[in-house]
Amino acid sequence: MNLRELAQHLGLSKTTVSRALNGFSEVNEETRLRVLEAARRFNYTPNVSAKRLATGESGAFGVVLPGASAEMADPVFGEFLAGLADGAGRCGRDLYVNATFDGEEAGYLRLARAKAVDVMILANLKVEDLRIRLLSHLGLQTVTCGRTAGSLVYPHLDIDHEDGVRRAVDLLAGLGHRAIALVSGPADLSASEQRLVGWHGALGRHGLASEAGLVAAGPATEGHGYRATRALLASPTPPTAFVCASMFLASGCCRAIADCGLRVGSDVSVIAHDDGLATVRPEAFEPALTTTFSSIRAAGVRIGELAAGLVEGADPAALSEVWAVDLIFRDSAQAPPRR
Amino acid sequence: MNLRELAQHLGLSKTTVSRALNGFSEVNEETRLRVLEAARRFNYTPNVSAKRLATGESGAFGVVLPGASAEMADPVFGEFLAGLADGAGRCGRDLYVNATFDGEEAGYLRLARAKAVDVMILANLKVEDLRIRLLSHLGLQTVTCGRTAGSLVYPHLDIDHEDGVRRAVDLLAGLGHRAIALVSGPADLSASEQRLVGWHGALGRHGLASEAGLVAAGPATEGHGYRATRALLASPTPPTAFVCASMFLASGCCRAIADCGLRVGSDVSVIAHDDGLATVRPEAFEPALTTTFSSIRAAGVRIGELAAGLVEGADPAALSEVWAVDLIFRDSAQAPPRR
DNA sequence: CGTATCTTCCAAACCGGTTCGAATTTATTT
DNA sequence: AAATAAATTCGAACCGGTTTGGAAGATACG
Repeated sequence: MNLRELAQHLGLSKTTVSRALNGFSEVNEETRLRVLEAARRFNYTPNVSAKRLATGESGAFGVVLPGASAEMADPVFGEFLAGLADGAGRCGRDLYVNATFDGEEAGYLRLARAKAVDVMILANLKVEDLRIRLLSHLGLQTVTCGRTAGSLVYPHLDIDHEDGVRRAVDLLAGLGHRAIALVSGPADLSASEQRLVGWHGALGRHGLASEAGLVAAGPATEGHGYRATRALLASPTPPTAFVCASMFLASGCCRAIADCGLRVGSDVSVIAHDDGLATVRPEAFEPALTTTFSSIRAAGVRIGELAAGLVEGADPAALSEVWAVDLIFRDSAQAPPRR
Repeated sequence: MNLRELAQHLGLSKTTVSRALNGFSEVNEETRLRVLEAARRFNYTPNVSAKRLATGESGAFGVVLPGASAEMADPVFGEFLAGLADGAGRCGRDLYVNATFDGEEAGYLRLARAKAVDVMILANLKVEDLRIRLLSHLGLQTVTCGRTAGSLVYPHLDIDHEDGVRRAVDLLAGLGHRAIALVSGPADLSASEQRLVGWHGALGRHGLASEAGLVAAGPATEGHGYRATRALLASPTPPTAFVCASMFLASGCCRAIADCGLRVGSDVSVIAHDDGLATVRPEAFEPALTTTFSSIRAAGVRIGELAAGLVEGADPAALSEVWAVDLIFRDSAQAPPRR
């Protein structure tokens, strides 16, 4: 059932039917009801391809996965995507996911030139993220999850990583810890840089050392968390507390602590950032993990809404948000043992 | 730059240019080269919306995420999706992801009626999966990740869960274990049912008991793995070996074993199914986990290719695959302690 | 009653591709 | 040399919507 057939059934023109369905004012209310009723009865849904061609809008938001890299292997990214799809769905849009095997850049070029999406979504921002420049050069509107320090303005949503780490360090320092390590994600990520800034600042304010030796950046995996923690604990003056950038890092961190014959909480404190994944809950740790919390899924939902706003002509400059994180106190953060 | 402009530049008709680009035989080779060269020079990429409208093909595969449920919260599903996007990309297709908040069924209806996708992809098949019927009723081609026991034929790719569990049990029984528990995912999943069948069969062949009390189905999370294992270990005759359906379940399982003052491997054996997620590696466990392995990402890639084949007219009946799993022996499976 | 203003509807053009049927040119056969 | 076949190319229709520019009829106003 297409528009022409529907119009014929009703004895109306395509124009009138189209307008009735899209809520234009110049159509008789009685006619409109008749049209809506018929559309429902015949299960009429406009062909998206035709609609897109006519309007120039694609009705979808784009996500490009770098083919080689295992970005989606990252469960946090997967969860973000779920939220994004959800948020987009609520605004009547869909997600257009492209995985390019000939380079991420090629993916953006293709989607832009083919006019396949209205807005591009970028996540996992790098400290120096070339993609932003590329997209603005291609004239493609963009919303990012995360933000860079540069002067470029673009719609984004980020969480306050810096403040999260700062508050975690404040808590640990208040408990009496003097050597607080940072087990972080990839160093080239903007979020990692922000954490580092928060860590440096907070330690400085407490008059504590913040040597580079206390920071271990690497992939956000259990394995890296384990190896980094083992290495840090093996130093002559091992840290008594660890701040981890993700639950997976924290998982490895706790395993390393146990392997060294120490107990999380009473011997070594751990605070992790929790993105709210269902598979790895802080309460499931023994002892339960103290966390900084912010739902990555909710962030995805919101970004979908922001992107929809952008399409509908909202002011891009007024479309950014930075979310505060919650510090949730549990048993893995305690005063360091006296000696 | 669109087709008409490109044709004008070349002094050719739209028809010829279109045909040259799409590899039709009835265009002079010299002309074709001229066209291809010009297309490259002007960065011409066909407008996808127009192409879709004209061909009736959408060039995309559909995935519907149940809005309320947290399916993508499942990292395994995320990884599958990454592979799927990859495989689709290699065949020149994209993924169209729809998250419906008014029910999963509505999502399928919408995508089908709007002709938004060429093939629908279904994952996490249920024992009785109504979606297959719905989609075949809607006339939408479908490829599934997983298969049901019923008589319906549809293109699918599945891994041999039954054989995986069977081989795991064989190994454990061979080592001398007499009480082998199964820590499984949601009971309504077809994969869980297959595992159960494999477990029952293998135990029976070894003359061992397979009471319902030795099976714990539930969400595939660390938490369920932990609770289930604790409960099983607390029984009067605790199992000496656990077969886990996922790495997350195994993670909780190992934690529970440690919490009971036992050691994985020497006291209690554990075998898990590994989908190949980068964040949770079996080597990272202490001791390293014995696993049945099959890359869910590779499965996603292949399903993308199968779906492309379906669009190109391959015989649906000949488009199914069941992959064998690898049994990878590591230290978590050992002979039970003598007593 | 003639004219201006609304309201309501429509025919036709357009979005940017694909494809059918026919026309033109070139090669082959008789 | 005429007839036939093959190789190229093109004009026009089509996919299914949206949108522009009127047109017809109803209502209001002077």
